[in-house]
Amino acid sequence: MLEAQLSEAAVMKRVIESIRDLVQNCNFDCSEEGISLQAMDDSHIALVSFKLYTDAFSTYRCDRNIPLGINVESLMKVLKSGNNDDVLTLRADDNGSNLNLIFEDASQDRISEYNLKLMEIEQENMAIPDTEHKVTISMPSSEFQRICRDMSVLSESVTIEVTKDGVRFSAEGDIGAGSIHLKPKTDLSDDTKSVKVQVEEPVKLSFNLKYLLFTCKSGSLSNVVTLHMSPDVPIVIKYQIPAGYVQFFLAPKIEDDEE
Amino acid sequence: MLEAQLSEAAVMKRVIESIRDLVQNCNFDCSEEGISLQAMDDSHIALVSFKLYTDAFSTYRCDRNIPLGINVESLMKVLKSGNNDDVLTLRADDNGSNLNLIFEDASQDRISEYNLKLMEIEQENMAIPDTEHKVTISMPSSEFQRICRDMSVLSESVTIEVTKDGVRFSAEGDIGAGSIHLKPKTDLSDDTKSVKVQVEEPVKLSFNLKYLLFTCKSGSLSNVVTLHMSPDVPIVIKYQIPAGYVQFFLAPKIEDDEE
DNA sequence: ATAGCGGAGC
DNA sequence: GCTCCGCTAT
Repeated sequence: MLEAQLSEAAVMKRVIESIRDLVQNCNFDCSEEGISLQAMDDSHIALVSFKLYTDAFSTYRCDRNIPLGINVESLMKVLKSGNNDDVLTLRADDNGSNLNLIFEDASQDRISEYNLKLMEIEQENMAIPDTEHKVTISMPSSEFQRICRDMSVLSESVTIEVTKDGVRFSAEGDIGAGSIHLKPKTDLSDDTKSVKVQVEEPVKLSFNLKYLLFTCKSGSLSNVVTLHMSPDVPIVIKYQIPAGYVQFFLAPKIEDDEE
Repeated sequence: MLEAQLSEAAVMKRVIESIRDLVQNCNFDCSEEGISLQAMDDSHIALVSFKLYTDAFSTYRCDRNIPLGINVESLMKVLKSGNNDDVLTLRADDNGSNLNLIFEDASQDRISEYNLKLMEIEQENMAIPDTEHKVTISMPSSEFQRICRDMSVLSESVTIEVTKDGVRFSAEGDIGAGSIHLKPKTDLSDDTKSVKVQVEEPVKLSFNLKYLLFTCKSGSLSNVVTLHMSPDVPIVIKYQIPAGYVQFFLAPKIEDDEE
């Protein structure tokens, strides 16, 4: 039996918006710790994961682990019919064949209830490598999105090069080449606007911009994005939210050099 | 001879937008009372009707009854070329072979004149049953539209169930089921946001959502929509405008129960 | 800025 | 007839 209440339906809406481009069907793993998801996208380029700890909910109860096999598009459709500031209650019984979603507006004059059919989904077992990374960057998520968008005008991939001097994003294509260099900076009035760069060892990797842009949709979840990188391993792109996070692992392109 | 002037072309534009999905060719009946229309859609599921009383016009003159046989799509094309706040003058002589439309902007620096060819249309005689209905609901038209849209994600039809407790919209389909319960409420600061439910006897009927959504386009005409329902007869969906209205009659689906 | 609606192309 | 793209409205 799962019963979890979010005081703002918007949270779930944004989490699902964040993953819908990458995941079609996936188990939402409910446990006494909270609700989490891990999934590879179809092309196995990206791994998506999120976690909502119990504190993310205004009430939370889950007696035993239940995997909810969800079609993300269907869930999104249902979530769209709730208002952002509705209270959202999720309910599922132990057999996990249905997910019940109840939206209540503040005045309770309108109650919408949906029942989403669930499916059996083979649990892919994914070990997320808990690597120490060579570089860690944090920056405004809007700025990261803007950079990816700008680079995508030029090419399908972007090279991210991190040194103590900062981060360089560069792309090259038919119409020309571009690069954006970001220096570390601290914004004293609003730390979410800071650009922080920790470098143990310089790293230079290239990524597919389409996927990078998918991950940028999570910007609605947090003003800050954190990037972790090490040579030859997937980048970790993480958006922290109150009592939870959404993160992506995106494999680098093989050739490090320009192609 | 008809000569009728609307101080805002937007009124006619919205009325025609309201009916265009359902009516292709139809007589606009001009009389000394005003201009009205009644038409069944091709599939005979819906009946559309509007009335613009003489007071809806800044000037109005119509010596004798003239049916103007109009192709709604063509009229819409012409109306689109006028600005919303233009003054619109409609003219037709007694033989009713042409409709003259003149758009003048406030400054009169731009005058557009169109001449629409009319057609002979067999007058279908439709008696609109002037039933007393068992339930009457009024609610914000935007909310009604929103509910219909949300339900249309789930199914092609929606069941509307009215009791003293309020109105329940429900739909069921492949991805799951949903229901929205609306309690009567009075918004003291803005009565157009109120939900009013008068129930003489509970009513439960199902309707095709595609048609329901067509009728929702009239929301641009009025912030409030009124629904009248009785068992086994068409629902009446009515949008009141100053000195007129647009309304729809939509036959219920035969089976009342879930299928 | 986002979502719905309408029009155009395949 | 269906899908995609662009425009308009909220």
